Amino acid sequence: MSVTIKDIAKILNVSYATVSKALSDRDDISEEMKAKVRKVAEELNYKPNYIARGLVKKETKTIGLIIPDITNPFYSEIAMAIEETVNKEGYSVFLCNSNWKNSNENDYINLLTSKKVDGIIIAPIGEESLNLESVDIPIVIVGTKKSYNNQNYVVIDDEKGGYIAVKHLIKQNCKKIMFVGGKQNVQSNKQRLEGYKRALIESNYEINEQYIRSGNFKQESGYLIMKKVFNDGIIPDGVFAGNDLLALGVMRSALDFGLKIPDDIKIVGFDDIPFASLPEISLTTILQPKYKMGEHAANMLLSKIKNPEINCENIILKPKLIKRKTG
Amino acid sequence: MSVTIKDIAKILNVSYATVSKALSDRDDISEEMKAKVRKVAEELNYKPNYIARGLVKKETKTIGLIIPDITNPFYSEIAMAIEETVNKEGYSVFLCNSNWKNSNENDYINLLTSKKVDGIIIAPIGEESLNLESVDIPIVIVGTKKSYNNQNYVVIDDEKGGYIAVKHLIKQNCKKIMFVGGKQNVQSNKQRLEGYKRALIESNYEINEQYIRSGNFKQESGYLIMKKVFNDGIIPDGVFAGNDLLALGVMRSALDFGLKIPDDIKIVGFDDIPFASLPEISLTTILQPKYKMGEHAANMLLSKIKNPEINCENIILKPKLIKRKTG
DNA sequence: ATAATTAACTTAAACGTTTAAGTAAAAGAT
DNA sequence: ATCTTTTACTTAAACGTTTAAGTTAATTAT
Repeated sequence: MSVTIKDIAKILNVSYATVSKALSDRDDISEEMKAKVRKVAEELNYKPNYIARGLVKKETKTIGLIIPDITNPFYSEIAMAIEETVNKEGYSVFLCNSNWKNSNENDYINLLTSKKVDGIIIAPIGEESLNLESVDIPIVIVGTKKSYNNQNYVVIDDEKGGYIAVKHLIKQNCKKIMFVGGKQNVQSNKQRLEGYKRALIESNYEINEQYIRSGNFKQESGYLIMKKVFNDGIIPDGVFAGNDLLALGVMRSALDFGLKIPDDIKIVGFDDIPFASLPEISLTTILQPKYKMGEHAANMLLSKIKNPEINCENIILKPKLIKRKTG
Repeated sequence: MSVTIKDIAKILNVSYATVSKALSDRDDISEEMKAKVRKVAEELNYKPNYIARGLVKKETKTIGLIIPDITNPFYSEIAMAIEETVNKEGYSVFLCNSNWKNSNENDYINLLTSKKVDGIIIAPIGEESLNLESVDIPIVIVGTKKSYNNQNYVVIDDEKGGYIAVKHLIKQNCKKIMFVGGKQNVQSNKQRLEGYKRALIESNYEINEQYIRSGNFKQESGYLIMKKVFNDGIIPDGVFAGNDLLALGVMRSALDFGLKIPDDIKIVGFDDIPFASLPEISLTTILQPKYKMGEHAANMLLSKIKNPEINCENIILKPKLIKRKTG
C-alpha cells in the first residue's frame, strides 16, 4: 500500500538497514548514500511508520489526557497548554472526555495502556474508585491533590482559595454566605468547601448545612440550585460558587429572582475563565493559572518519561482573588 | 517488561496463535481453552498491545482532529461531539491545535499519517496552502466548504448566515452597518462577508470598505478593532461580527466608548457559543449546531473508514438567527 | 609488506500481534 | 471397516521498523 523503507532499499539495491540508518542520520552511513536515500524517499513521498517504530523502540511519542469535559473552559485551557507543550517535544495527545464518570476514567486508562502511550495526565473527577495501581506508565494528576497511588500532582491550593473567597465576602459584610458546589465527591470541591468552613469558623459564623448545596460543575446546575433555594425562602447575601460556571448560573438565578448584584447578593466564583472578565459579567473570582498548570503538568510528565527514576516534587500553585463587580 | 500473549502461551503450554484466537473469541478454539486463557490473562493482568495489532491489521482505531484552537468554545464543542461519537466505536482521537497557522496544519497532517491514524477531521484555517493531495487516508473537512482536493465536508451555510444577520440589522433600522471579521483568508469568514454584502446590496445600501474590518477570531481583536474605529470617528449603528468572541469584544468596546446596546448600536454575532445566552450578555447571534456538526463529521469519517469506496454527500446545515437583546 | 584500524555497509533477529495454511486426532458417514 | 469431515489445535510468515553483530574493502600505521 504505502511506501516503506523496503521500497527505497529495493530501488537503491541496498539493505533496508542502510536506508533506516541513512534516514536517521547515523554516522556509519556515507554522506553520498544518505543523500541518495533522502532523494528517493522524497521522490516516493515516503512517510515513516511510527507504529512499526513504536513496536521496536517501545515508545509511541504519545500521551493520554483524561479530563471530565473539554467543553469546560477550565479544562480546554489546560488541554491547550498540555498539547502545545508536549508537541514541542514531538509528542501527540489523545483527548479523552471522562464526562464526569469514573467508569469512563478507568476504561480510558485501559485503552491508553493498550495503545501504549508513554504517559498519562489525568484530571480526575475525584472518586475513590479511580484505579491506578496496576498502571506502570508515568502518570501526572492535575487539579486535585488527593493521593492516587502516590502519583505526582499539579494543583492550586483549593482550600486556601475557598478560604480567601469567603474571607472576602465576610469583609464585604455578608452575613448569610452560601456555598454552591459541584459534585460532592470531587476532591477539589471538598477542599474549597473546607476553606469556606474555615473562613466562617474563624470569623465566628455559624456553619449552616442549609447553606451548603451541591450539583455538578455546569451553569444550569447553579441556576437550578439557586432557584430551589429562593423558592425555599432562603435569601443569602453572599454566595461562594465552586466554579465560575456555577457562579454564572447563580447570577442568572439571582437576577431572575429580582436581586441586585452586588447590592443584594455578592457572588464569588472560582477558576477565572475567560468570560468572567467581560464587563457584562465582571465576576469576582479566584484565579487559577490554568495555562501554567497545564504547562507544569506536561513538563512534569515529560521529565518522568525521560527519567523514570528521579522523582519529582509536587506543584501547588497559589490561588488569587480577582476583585470585580459581583462582590 | 509488560505481559504479552507469549507469556500466557508459555504458562498454558500452547502456541501463541491459540492464545490470540482464544482472546478474540474465534470459533476454532474450544470453550475450555478459551476459559483457561482468559483466566491466565486475567491473573497476569494482560493488556493487549494495540501497537503490535495495528501493525498487522493496518488499522490503529485512532483518528486525528486538527482544529485552530481548542480553547474556542466553538471548536471545543465540535471536539467533544467528535470524541464522544467515535469513542462509541472504539476509536481514540489525537487533539491537534493548529493555532491558526497553516504550517502547523501541514505538519500535523504529516505527523498523523506517520502515526497511521485511520482518518482525519480537520477544521482548516482556510489557506490555500493546506496540502491534502498526497494524503491517502480518509478526510473530512468541518466548518468550511472551500474545496480541498475534493474532500467531503460538513458546514453550515455561512453566506446565508451572514445574509440573515445583516438583513436582521437592516430590519431593525440600522443605517451604518459594519462587518468585523476574523482572518481575511478564512473561507467561512469570506462567506459571511459575502452574505453581508448581498444583504446590503439587496436593500440598496452602499458597500463602504471603511465599514469592513478584519482581525482574528478572538475577543481582544474585536475590542481593538472597534477601539480604532471609534477613535477614527466612525460610529456605526449596527455591527455584524464574524463570531461571538469578536462580538463580545465589540460589545465591550462599545460600552467603553459610552454607547448603549442596543439603543445606540446593535450587534449580531455568529456561532451561539454557550455564553451568548447569558442574560448579562444576551447576544443576538447566528446559531451553528456545533454538536451536530461534530457528530455528522465523525459519522461521515467512520463511514469513509469502513467503506472507502462509497462516496458521501456533503452536509450543509442551516443557520438560524437567535434574537436576543443586543440587536 | 603486513598488521591493525576504520568506513560503509549487510545480516538477521527482535518488537507483539494476527492469520492463512497445515496437521493430527476424533467423530460421522457409507 | 474405510473414507470423509470436523474439531482443535500448531506452524510460520507477515506487518515496518530498529539495532547489535558480522563482513568486506579501503585506509592507516609500523
